[in-house]
Amino acid sequence: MKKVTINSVASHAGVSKKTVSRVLNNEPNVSAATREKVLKVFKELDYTPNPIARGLAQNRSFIIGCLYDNPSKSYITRVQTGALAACKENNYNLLIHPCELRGDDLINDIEQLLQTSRLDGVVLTPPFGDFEKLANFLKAKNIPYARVASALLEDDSISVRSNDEQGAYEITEHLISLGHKSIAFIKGHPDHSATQQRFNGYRRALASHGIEFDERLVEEGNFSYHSGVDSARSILDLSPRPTAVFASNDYMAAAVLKLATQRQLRVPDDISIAGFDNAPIARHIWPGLTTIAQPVEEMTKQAVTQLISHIAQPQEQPYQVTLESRLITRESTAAIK
Amino acid sequence: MKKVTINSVASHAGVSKKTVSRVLNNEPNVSAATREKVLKVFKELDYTPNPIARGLAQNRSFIIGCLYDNPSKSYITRVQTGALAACKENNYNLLIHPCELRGDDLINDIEQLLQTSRLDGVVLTPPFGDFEKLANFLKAKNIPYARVASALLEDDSISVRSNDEQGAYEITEHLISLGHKSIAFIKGHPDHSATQQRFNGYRRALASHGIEFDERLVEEGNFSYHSGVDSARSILDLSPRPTAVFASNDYMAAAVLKLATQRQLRVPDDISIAGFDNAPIARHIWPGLTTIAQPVEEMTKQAVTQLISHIAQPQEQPYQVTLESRLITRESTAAIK
DNA sequence: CTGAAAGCGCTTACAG
DNA sequence: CTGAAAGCGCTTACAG
Repeated sequence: MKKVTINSVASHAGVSKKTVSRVLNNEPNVSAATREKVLKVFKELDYTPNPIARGLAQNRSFIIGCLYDNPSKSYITRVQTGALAACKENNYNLLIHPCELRGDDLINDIEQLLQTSRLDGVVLTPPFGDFEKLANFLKAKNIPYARVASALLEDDSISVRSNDEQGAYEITEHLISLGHKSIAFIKGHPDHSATQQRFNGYRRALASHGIEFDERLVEEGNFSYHSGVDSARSILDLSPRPTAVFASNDYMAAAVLKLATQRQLRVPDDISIAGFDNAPIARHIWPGLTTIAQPVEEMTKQAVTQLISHIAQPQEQPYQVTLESRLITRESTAAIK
Repeated sequence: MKKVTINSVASHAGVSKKTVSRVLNNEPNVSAATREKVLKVFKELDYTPNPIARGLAQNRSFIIGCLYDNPSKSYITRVQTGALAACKENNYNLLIHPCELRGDDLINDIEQLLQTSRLDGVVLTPPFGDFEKLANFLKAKNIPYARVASALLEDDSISVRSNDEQGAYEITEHLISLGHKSIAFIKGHPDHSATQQRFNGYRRALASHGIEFDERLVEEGNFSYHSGVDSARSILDLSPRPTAVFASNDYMAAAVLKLATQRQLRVPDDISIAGFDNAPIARHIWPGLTTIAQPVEEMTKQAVTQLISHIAQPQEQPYQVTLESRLITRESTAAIK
């Protein structure tokens, strides 16, 4: 089977390949008759343009790369969903690339990535948005990028985030309003800026309600279910036992719930549990988890949409967006007895 | 900043670009001295070859596309993990493309995909591996593909699967061995070949243990958590209530567990629940789900590895693989009282 | 061991 | 409205 190229089409239609190219790209300055003729040959020959040739001539690939290093699978899924939605609207495709923030290999790894596949832009999902070394590398390579859910920055890069500090404040306040004063806290992964922000929100809520901060109630997690199990063990072993636990994400909260249930504690009667993110698991378990709904898909979609339009028009000024999160109360939290 | 290309390197090093190309590709027939010199210029100029130009000349993109249409997010995650592992080993990248099996748009959608990004091959994850129309389309377009977890086929395509029928047989037999005779079954999505196979395994186990098949115990699900809730409602409303439920995947089993718990039923004392897949949720809830561990990552990895080697050497004969699954018993199933 | 020429399949810039 | 020429940055096939 002979490959059909722009040249075959041109000779079959009896026009120049530039004219074929015009039809292909819906450019003006082609007579209706010529356009018809070329379109007909497209069908006859079952012609589709070669994206690589196009890419070489235009120096574009129409591919966005998505970088992640995240222990929460559902978070990754949500990020992908948002990125894919933006790509689809703009006829872009999404290439996914998990990699490790820690270790000296990251920059080499990304260099290798850019060497195998030309990417028109890159979306940096947590924790990469906070890793300046990577941003600088991309800047040097002249690869546009957008940050999702990173800390607020003073620079002029594309960034879409939500207010983690405020969300954590609200959910802590929710627990306080239910009468809880002894509220344990499980931190997230130290490389993620959200970790510090959620912790800050927790502390601010305690402070503004006159509850003294107690370091013994704070456990170091890393957003994984497994780390939640370890933290839960320490917390449930405390004496006196806290009356509520606020975990920095839903996976860790689910781990607390499982361990508490295994230990015959009734949730929320004996202990209230709250999470963060509104991951699917928050509503797949019983009791459902009170949590903060973060618009992860929407954040990523907006970031990638802006990234793509920036690729097309680099002169436009990038802007940063902060989206709202909101409290969702389910059955895992209740008034203290 | 001037772009640095193979030509800049060639002139700086005082050699032809063909020689630069030889060094780039580790080809023989370059004197050590010349090689050194060129390598040095690579560093000086911070040169990296343009993957698109390379792709055009070689007619390759080093990108594999992953097609999916699956209600189970964790299944998608596992598929991606396996595909990424294979890609990484072979310096390939992975492009993800969710799309809808139903509807007339699928072929157009894929055509559009191939038109924007050249793909060296495509991995078809459930339910696409069973959709002949798509396979034929790809064959016509000359795009190599590999099937994951599809039905056993007589053709000579690349396919890696596991034995769903046998897995379902074993887990049903496990329930029977615990004394259960009234075992409800929740089917998966009708477009997935696994759905029929798991149902067959369930029926074969009943038959071989002399338990009469009862249609009223069978519910139609679609692998989503939500469909599991609906099916659970019907099943738990039955009178007499079955003593065990076998759901075709863990999401639906988790839904049964949640509803049962909400209704104050004790699992497994009042009712045993079994799932399929060994998804993360199976161990994130209490009681943990008895299930069949399917090597989804490994299946996909093997499929993509074979796909990539087939791309490099199309003359080699593809082969089909069936991997073992295994029963994992947790706390959600117990002997009947 | 090395290189000049042609080609991959498009688009850009220019001319008419 | 249309086209001839040059170019994108590599590799392939050939010659020496």
